[in-house]
Amino acid sequence: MSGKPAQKRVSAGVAAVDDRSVAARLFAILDAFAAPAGATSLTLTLTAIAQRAGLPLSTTHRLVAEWVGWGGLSKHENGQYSLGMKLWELGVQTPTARNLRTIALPYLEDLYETTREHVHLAILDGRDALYLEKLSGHHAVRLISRVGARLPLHSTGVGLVLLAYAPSDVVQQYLATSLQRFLPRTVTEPEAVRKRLAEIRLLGLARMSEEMTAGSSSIAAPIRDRTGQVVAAVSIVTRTTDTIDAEQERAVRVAAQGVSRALGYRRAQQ
Amino acid sequence: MSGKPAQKRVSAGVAAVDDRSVAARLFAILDAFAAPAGATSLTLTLTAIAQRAGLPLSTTHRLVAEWVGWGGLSKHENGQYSLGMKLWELGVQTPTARNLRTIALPYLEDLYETTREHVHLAILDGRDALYLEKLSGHHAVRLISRVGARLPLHSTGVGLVLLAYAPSDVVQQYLATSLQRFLPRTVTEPEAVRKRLAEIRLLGLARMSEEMTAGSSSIAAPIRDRTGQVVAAVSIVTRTTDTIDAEQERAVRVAAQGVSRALGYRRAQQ
DNA sequence: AGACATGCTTCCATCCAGTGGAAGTTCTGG
DNA sequence: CCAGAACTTCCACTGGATGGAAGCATGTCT
Repeated sequence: MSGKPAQKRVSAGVAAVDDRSVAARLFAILDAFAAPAGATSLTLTLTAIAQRAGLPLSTTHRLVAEWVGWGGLSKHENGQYSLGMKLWELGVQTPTARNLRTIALPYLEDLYETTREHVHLAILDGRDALYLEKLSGHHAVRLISRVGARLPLHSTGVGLVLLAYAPSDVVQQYLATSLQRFLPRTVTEPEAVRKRLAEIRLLGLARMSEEMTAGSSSIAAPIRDRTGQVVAAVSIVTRTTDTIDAEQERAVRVAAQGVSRALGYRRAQQ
Repeated sequence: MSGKPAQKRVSAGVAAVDDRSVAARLFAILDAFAAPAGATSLTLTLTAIAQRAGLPLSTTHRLVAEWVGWGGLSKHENGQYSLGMKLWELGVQTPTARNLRTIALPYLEDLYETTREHVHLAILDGRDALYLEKLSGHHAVRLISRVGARLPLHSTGVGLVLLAYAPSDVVQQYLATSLQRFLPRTVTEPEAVRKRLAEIRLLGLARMSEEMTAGSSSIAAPIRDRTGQVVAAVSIVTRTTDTIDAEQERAVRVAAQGVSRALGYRRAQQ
């Protein structure tokens, strides 16, 4: 998630001592496996883990053995390591992910059936849109999104929706840093983004076109919980066309409302 | 996954000392969150974690703080803890789960659309069927299965298929222990199970009826990889009827074959 | 309100578990 | 067959982890 801040404390200007607790070292080892971008999941050799985690080989060896013993990592025949099934098992039990997914999935399936397009479900996590679920058919457009991916808020449909309904200090902070331009049409100018957010709030829907991936557009809508707060966003990603497809927009709205209702939301107005 | 083997070493017959390494203690804390059965995901207080992990409160406090700092656990307003988003993020990157799921999902969706029944995808892990994916509509039968669940091999459709194609020593070991009877129709007698496994291998399909959950039946088929080995199983779970639905069986077969082909399997015979 | 109980957080002297350099072992490939 | 890289094991040293105890913060009973 970050560079390599291998915390070293230089004592008396001679040797550099590693400050990290045992726990931090164990975590650093897992972090070594965090897939960088839209990349395929990693398998690493012991040495590679040691380098990425900034740990001596022997220490790595011992700690990796602990992970393997527990099931957090698994060792393959060829001597490479990868994330283990135990992590998956615990991971899917994470309440936010599990509850939202379980409730939303039937509606996402409906949306997929009626539109035959990529369907995304994402939440706001830190400064990113975190993709909880993704459904796609056999022949859909190639996308960088995948379950577990983190994508920017200003260049994705779900991201903009999440930002539109986020607390103002989050918006403030997000727009304070310079936003990356992925394609010519990516909107990166803070004031322009703010204007868009207002439109999205007004319309209850976001339309994006050619801002992250060439040739694809998206339509996204907010999901609210019992308290009316926006907790997630659904979207479909389609091949770009010049016309606005009212039918698709309706389908996305229906899906978002369905999930919201299932979460206990009873619309106040609108 | 197990009881509570809080490894204590009694030295000189006086105090009991905890043998576990720091890593083992950290893992014990996460294991405290492993959902017991088909239960809803847990949130625990510090004290509860300490008890379940068999650790002193102050130690638990410190180690839990480490987990929270990393994101493996998260602390709620009410002071309760639950599994954190980071675990989910890493968990979904686990190669087996990720690759299989990505490839299989479109076919599972097709299967769901044609049958409108619960669709399951499971792999063999240890002595259990581990459920990787589950699709269900709005009004499907209530089931205990869920993503990440572990269910017995002898009483579920996917389980029986996985067992049918498992190495003989796995079958041997599995049948060596006494099999739990969930309902009157659950087959628990080793020789009867063996006979069933042979039938499944012959037919390339398993039919189960009222053996795990009252009122529900299932049809399951094997998924093979490039090497021809069975690596997973798909199933649909339906309300029990007296007639064999050839259409449904065909749909399950088609789905299983579709995934197998996508995994690189080119059928040798059959 | 007061008192008791329960649960969480902080502190710190003790000591043993974790550390990592180095030596030994296995694997690779020229 | 040997060099070199990658992995595994060993073990003396030491500083980080430990956990009992005391201090806080809530909740709830009379």
